[in-house]
Amino acid sequence: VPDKFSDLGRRRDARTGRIVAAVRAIPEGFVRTYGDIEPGAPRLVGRVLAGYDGDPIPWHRVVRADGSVTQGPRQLERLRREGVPLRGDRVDLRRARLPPGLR
DNA sequence: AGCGTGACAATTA
DNA sequence: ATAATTGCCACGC
Repeated sequence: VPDKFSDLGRRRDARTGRIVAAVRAIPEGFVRTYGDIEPGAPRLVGRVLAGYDGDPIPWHRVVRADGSVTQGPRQLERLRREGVPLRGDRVDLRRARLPPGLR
């Protein structure tokens, strides 16, 4: 009988923890994509960030796989301020994207 | 259980 | 380069 420590529950928490940690680890001036952070469940990353209320993390360094951003001008401005290379309204992933495998 | 929705993505045309 | 399609995980009604 599954209780609150069921495999499913633990797995979800572990994933959430990984995601937050991964985002926090993105250095200034660089970005990672939703898919790079959690392959197979990119939407979960957005979900976690949307509902995250803990210590501040650099959420603006997470962008879509094509370099476009999800949070509009606010996010673009934050990225610009820390020197992330942009091409129009998108991040130049060839220069700013961290190696995908990195954990 | 079924369906819609969302800070996504790879494939195909 | 844009658009439609399909797949994905988790929620909420």
